[in-house]
This record gives sequence, structure tokens and C-alpha cells, in this order.
Amino acid sequence: MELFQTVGYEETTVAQIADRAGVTARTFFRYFADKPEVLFAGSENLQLEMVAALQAAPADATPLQALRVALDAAADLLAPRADFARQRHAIISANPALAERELMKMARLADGLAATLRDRGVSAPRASMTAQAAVAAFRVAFATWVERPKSSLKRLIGENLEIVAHLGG
Amino acid sequence: MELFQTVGYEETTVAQIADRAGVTARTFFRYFADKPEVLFAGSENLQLEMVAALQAAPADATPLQALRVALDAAADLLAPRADFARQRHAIISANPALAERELMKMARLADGLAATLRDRGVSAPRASMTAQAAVAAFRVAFATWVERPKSSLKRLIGENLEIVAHLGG
DNA sequence: GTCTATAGGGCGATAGAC
DNA sequence: GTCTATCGCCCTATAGAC
Repeated sequence: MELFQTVGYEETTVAQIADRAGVTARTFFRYFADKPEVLFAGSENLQLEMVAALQAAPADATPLQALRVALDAAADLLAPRADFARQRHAIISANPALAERELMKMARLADGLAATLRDRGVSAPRASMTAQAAVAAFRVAFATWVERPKSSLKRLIGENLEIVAHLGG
Repeated sequence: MELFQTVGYEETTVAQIADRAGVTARTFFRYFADKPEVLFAGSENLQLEMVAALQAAPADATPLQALRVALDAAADLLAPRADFARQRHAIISANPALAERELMKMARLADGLAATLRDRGVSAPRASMTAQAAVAAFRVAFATWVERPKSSLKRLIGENLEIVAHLGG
């Protein structure tokens, strides 16, 4: 993070990162499949927590209500580390390669949530569409949240989910 | 396409592609920013057509109804070239780097559609959420369509948009 | 068009844990 | 003895600078 912020992501070489960690570049690539991946180390855990929250949602909740529980769980994990989240977001949104990787992670997250919805008895097409809409709501809320230091991530998520619930008119 | 299908995308070098086209690798990079971009040459035109269709949609249409016009326009462009679309999709979905680029293009498409919706008087958050949901509906419909040779892309799009219209329950 | 730095993979050697 | 982590050195292709 220090290197990326001072000299920039593209200008930082893997060799520099490895030096900072006291290993060789070759070892870096054993832990991370490629250079972008070093910024997404925590995303796997976030997805696991969200899926767990979705599984624990009330059985009589609608798909969208259940997904709200998962999104709120994510907000609870991110809110205490707001500074880190903002720094990371600034680096990612400034670099196309990182932005692409982030979209991929979000797509995988939507896939995971959709699979869990299907386990809850939701039909495949509906599970997929609802999960993707919810992840989109989360992304938009997150983007707004990082821009406004005083805003509430949960509140923004709720507002976007409300819009999703009434897309039909 | 021939090279990608026979030897695989990753195994094909830019030099090979350039040779096939009778130019040098340096010239390839003058036309395409990077190697993945060669598979997305037509996507810019598709987005322009979709935005134009959205602008031409009836003024009294709801955001989702207007987006349906744009998605149908895309289906009209893709349907006549079904074979090519299927081949291209097979290559992209088999390679992570290409799948990431595709997600980025879809995100840009959603941004473009959202901007056009705002021009039509839709509020920013609603425009963004509706556009992303519609693009998700398109993606899911497209993925189903390439798997089923006899299916109708427009019909699948309609079914997914119907789901989107009733996400609230 | 030429030149060059960096990403990223392959493979064998080595050092330590148990 | 095996297993695992790291290193060191080789290589090629991408992609940017000039």
C-alpha cells in the first residue's frame, strides 16, 4: 500500500514489493497468482462471511430481504476499516487492470450468493438476477460511501436496495 | 479466431496474429491497446447502437421499458451472427483475462446506458441501478442463448427483464 | 522500427521442520 | 528419511519509450 500510494501501482515492480517483504519476486508469485491479486487478498474472506450471513437469514425472507442481511454483514466488516477501504479503492479505481479484477471478484461474489439462494429454494434465473442486482446495489453504495466520509454504508445500501425492489415501476 | 481456436488464446502470441495480418507486432499494438482488446473490436459499435435505440425509445416508457428497446436492438445485431458470437463467447469464457475484460466492457455499457437514462430525466441512482440490472439480464440471456442453438435471444431477454421488474416480490 | 524493462512461468538446488 | 518453502537462474511475450 505504501509503495502503491507513493510511486503508483504501475510504477511499482513486483521486485520492489518482494524486497519490502524480505523475499524474492519468485516467492511473491507463489503466494499471489499475479501482481493485481496482492490487492484482493481479503476478498475471499468477505465473500465467505456474506454467504454465511445469507445462509443464516430467516427462511421466510424474500430473496432480496435475505440478500440485505448479507450486504449488511459486509458493511459491518468494512465500516471499522474505512480508511483502509478508501485508500484501497483509490488505488483500484485509478488503474484499469485493477478495476477489471475488482469486477471479476464482484461477479464471483454474485455467483456465490446466487448459488446460496438456490440452496434456499429460489429458482436459478431469479437467484442469478437478484444476486447481481444486489451486488450492483452494494457497489454503487460503496462508491458513494468512499466519497462521503460522514455517510453510512448501511443506509446507502438500504436506499439502493429500495430502488432495486421497485424497478418494475 | 482461427489461431485462438486451434492453439488457444494464451498460446497464441501477438507476433503470430500480426504475421497472419501481414504486419509487425508493433503495428498490432497501434490498432489494439493490448492483446485482449483484439476480441472486443466490435463492442464499441454495439454500445453506440444500444444508446441510440435507448434515445429513440418512447418518451413515456418507464426506464426498464426503454432499456428493453436497447437490449432488443443488441439482439437484432447479434442474432444474424450467431455462429461468430458463439465462437467468440467460448474463447472468452475459457480465459480469465478475457472474462475480466468482458466484464469491464459490460460495466462501461451500463455506464453509457445510465447516462442516457439521466438525459431522459431519470434520477442518477435509479438510472444506474436500472441500467446495471438490465445489462445483467442481457448477460444472463446471452449466456443461455449461446448454450441453446434453437433459443430466441429476444425471448430470453424478455424473460429476464420480467424477473427484474418483480425483484421486490 | 528498434530497443528495453517487466511480468510471469519452468526447473533444479537448498535449507529447515518433523 | 520426507515434506515444504524459498531461492536462483533461465526463458519468452507483452507492451511501453523513443
